Amino acid sequence: MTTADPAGSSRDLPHPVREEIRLESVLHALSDPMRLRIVRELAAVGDELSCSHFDLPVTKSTTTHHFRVLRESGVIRQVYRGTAKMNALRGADLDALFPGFLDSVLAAIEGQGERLGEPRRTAG
Amino acid sequence: MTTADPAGSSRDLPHPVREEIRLESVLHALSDPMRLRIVRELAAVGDELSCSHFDLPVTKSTTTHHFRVLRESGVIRQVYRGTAKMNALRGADLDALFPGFLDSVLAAIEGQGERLGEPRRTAG
DNA sequence: CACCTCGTACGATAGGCATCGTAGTACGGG
DNA sequence: CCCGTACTACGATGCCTATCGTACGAGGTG
Repeated sequence: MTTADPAGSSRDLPHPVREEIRLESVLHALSDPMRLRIVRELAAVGDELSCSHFDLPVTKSTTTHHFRVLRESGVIRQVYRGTAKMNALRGADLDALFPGFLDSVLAAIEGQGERLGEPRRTAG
Repeated sequence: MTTADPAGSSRDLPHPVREEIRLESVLHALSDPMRLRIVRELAAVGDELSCSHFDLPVTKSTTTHHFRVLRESGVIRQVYRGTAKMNALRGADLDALFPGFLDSVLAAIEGQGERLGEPRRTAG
C-alpha cells in the first residue's frame, strides 16, 4: 500500500505542534554552528531546501542528525518530496510563540558574520 | 596588600569584551533552564543581584558553574562586592551586538511561562 | 529490472556538561 | 584573632551529543 497517500509521501516525520515548542530546545538547537549555518541559509533563500543542497563540512550522517535536532526542536519543518527531503523554517510558528526572536537571531548571525572576517561578496 | 585597588575588589573575573561575545555561546548559555531562570530574574529586577539571592534547586557548586557559563559567554557581568558576588545582565553589550535579541528572549520566557502551567499571581 | 542518488539507522567513540560533595579561600564582624 | 558567611576549586559521575563509518530503504532513471 504505497498509494494511500494522495497528498504527499507515505513517509512522514514527527514534528512538535506549535504549542509544544520549547524555548530552551530552540535555543539549544540554534547554539550549534552547523545548525546555525543551516538556519541562516534557509532564511536567506526564504524557501524550502533539500538536505543535499547544503554543503556542510561533516558527513551525511552528521548532517542528518543536525536536521533532526532542528526538526524536533520545532525550528524547521521537513517533508519528503520524492527522494529529496525538503526543509523549511517554521517562521510563522516561531514568530507566534516568540515574537521577534527569529528575526533578531537571523540579524545577529549576519551581523556577527560581518564582524568576524567572513568571506564577503562586496567588492573583492 | 589589599589596598592597591581603590575602585573595587582586588579579585576580578575574566569577562569577554563586547566584540568577543559569540552568538553561539550566548545561545548555548541561555539554553539551560537554570540559567534562563537566572537571566529572567536579573531582567525582572533590572539591577545587580548577589549569587545567594537566587534560590535554585541545585547545590551552590552547580550555581557557581551556571553563573560562570553566563559570565564567560558574555550574558552577565560579575563583580565582587565584599564577600558577595554581584551579577548584572550585560544588556547594553548584547543589544549593541544583537539588537532586539535579549528583549525577544526575555519576552519569550515570560510568554512561555504563562502558556505552560506556571505558578502565577493573577487571581488564584 | 538494474542501478544510482538521497537520506536513514545503528553502533562506536570521544568530548562536553550538569550535577554533586568536600575541602578550601576571601572578606567582614565581634 | 576567631568565626561565620559567601563563593570557589577540584574530582567523580552519569548523561548527552557531535562525529564517523557502514549497511540499509525509498524512489526515480535507463
